Amino acid sequence: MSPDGAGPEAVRTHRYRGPVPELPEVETVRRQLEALLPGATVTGARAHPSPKFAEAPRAAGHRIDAVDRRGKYLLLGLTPATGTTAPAGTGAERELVVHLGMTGGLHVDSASSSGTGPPRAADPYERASWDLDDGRRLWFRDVRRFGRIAVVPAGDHRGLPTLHHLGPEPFDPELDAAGFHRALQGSRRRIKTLLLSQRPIAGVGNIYADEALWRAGIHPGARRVGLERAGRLLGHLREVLAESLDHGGTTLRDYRAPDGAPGDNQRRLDCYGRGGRPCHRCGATLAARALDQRTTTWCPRCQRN
DNA sequence: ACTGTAACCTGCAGGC
DNA sequence: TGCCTGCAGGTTACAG
Repeated sequence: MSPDGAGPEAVRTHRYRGPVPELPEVETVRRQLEALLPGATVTGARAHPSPKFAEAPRAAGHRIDAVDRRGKYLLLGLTPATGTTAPAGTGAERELVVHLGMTGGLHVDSASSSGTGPPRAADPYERASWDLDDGRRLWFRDVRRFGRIAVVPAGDHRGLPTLHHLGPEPFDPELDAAGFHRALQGSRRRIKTLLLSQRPIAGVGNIYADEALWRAGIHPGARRVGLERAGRLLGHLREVLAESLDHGGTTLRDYRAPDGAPGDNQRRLDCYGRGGRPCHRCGATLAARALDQRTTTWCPRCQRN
């Protein structure tokens, strides 16, 4: 660990550990699942006993009608599948909420893969699975168990505080500099910490927070940001998220090819993980330090407090 | 109501 | 070689 974060001896090499799902990755998953799941009915389910996953079986007996996303949360719309007599819109709809956490992933096994070939060894990191009426299986794998599964009445997110108080989607056309500035002004916390809270804007994680603050020239520890700088930050947040989304298709492994190439996970980053290395803009040595217990990288020259 | 802190969890890297 | 320690991350519970 570096004593002062300055000087060449403070170099910390960034070790890539695999895709941490942030908004672009979650949106990519959503698009893939949207092509696979709607219309399928959940006939059975099981889950790891941890309360983080134990609600998964409550999706059984429901048809998946939609695959939506809010921030980093996947929202699968469910309708009771018991008989066709129930009129639509009776209010019994549920929602399967999935947060991928750090290491979570959703997978769809094709019907054919379950019938032929040798039986697959049980995956020790499987946390929940749902049988579909067409023979396929949807399952959730999460090594570190930072993910979360909930089945709630549609739209009732009281049990998930962050989702309940989630800020606007980054690309919501109604979100503008003035509104973003107002949201930032409502808190005295550090701007970086505030972004990670998901309240001013949804879907921003550690990587994109550092990148956008670097581009905007805003110190991550700032507790006040003016209107103009807030507008610039919003623009840069949209930029980094959109750029990542453009590469999202190559970020994820193909579900159906478990042995497939991991794909190109390289992401061009100017700031995150580059502590001790020269700033791409001014050449100063980037600082890396824990800010509110979250690793934060910034340029002490470009990003003044 | 708000703010800050610890906990959750496990593979991996680095030090000795 | 192998054990031990610390780190990474988003969210939540809890204390002040």
